[in-house]
Amino acid sequence: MPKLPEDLPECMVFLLGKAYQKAHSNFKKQLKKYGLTNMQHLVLEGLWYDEGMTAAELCKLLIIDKATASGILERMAETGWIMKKQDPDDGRTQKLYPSEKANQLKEKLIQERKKANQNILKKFSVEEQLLLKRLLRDLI
Amino acid sequence: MPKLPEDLPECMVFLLGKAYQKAHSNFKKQLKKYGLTNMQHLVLEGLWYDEGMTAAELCKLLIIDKATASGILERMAETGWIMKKQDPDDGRTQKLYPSEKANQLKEKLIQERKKANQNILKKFSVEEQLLLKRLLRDLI
DNA sequence: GAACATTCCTTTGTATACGAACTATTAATC
DNA sequence: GATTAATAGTTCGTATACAAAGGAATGTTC
Repeated sequence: MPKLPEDLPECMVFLLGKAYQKAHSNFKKQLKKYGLTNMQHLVLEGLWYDEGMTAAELCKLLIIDKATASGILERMAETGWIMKKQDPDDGRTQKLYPSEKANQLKEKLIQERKKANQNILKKFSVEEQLLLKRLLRDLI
Repeated sequence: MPKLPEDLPECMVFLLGKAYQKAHSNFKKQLKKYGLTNMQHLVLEGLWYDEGMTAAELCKLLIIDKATASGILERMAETGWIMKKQDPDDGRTQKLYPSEKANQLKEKLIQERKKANQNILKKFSVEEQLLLKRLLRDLI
């Protein structure tokens, strides 16, 4: 970390932002070979957890804005990572499914996420790892 | 925090991203009345720390991409928060200065940042606060 | 069952983010 | 001192983010 104003590291928004920025950047590099972005990877993990979710449900689960999701889901449908299917019971809703292409890479992609996790956490003791996760969770 | 796949909270990128997202969102609301974005506020804090920095130095200090900074600094110059002055010694470089308008709000804006900090940290004990800051710092 | 409210999703506009390519300028090297 | 390398910023393309407004479908209420 570069030299910072003594006060700035006391800025939690900054600390959280930069910690996220670095983690995001590393995971992004890992995912590049699949042609997936971080958010797109997260969407797949969401759909593997509960196939057939609507966009609204996915937004709630992953805490993303519906307007943001709209674009992400459109790109993922275009590039063949997910499928949108009209819900016969509700004309407003589309149910979301991971594609075959996505399912075939499922194990690999989940492994990538676990690897990213380890890379981030390996510098900490097990106690610190648990603590960090708990503290972050309490912030959400 | 909504119910999540058991595994997802084990995803540090997600945890960091959402913790940042929430902190960012709250600070954004605080800053709205000033017509400043979070990044623009951070730039001002940087310039108050070291007036006359170049964009490259600011990027290093705040860990932002030069392409990102280019747009931010342009908007801040347009809206009168900073001034860009040609460096007589180096034709490539522009030195950056906070404007009068910015300086007049300096104390208030720093107070807003401290308030945001407290809002984020108040749920933790002092020991937890210090620990969280240390752990985040180690991630950067 | 018509008027109103709510929900789902999209669209628009603005602001980050960042890789990549580009220009202009300065530095380094021989 | 001309060639090459490195640096400072900008521009372009793509991908989040999110507020606000809009359109379509469903629910509610009387």
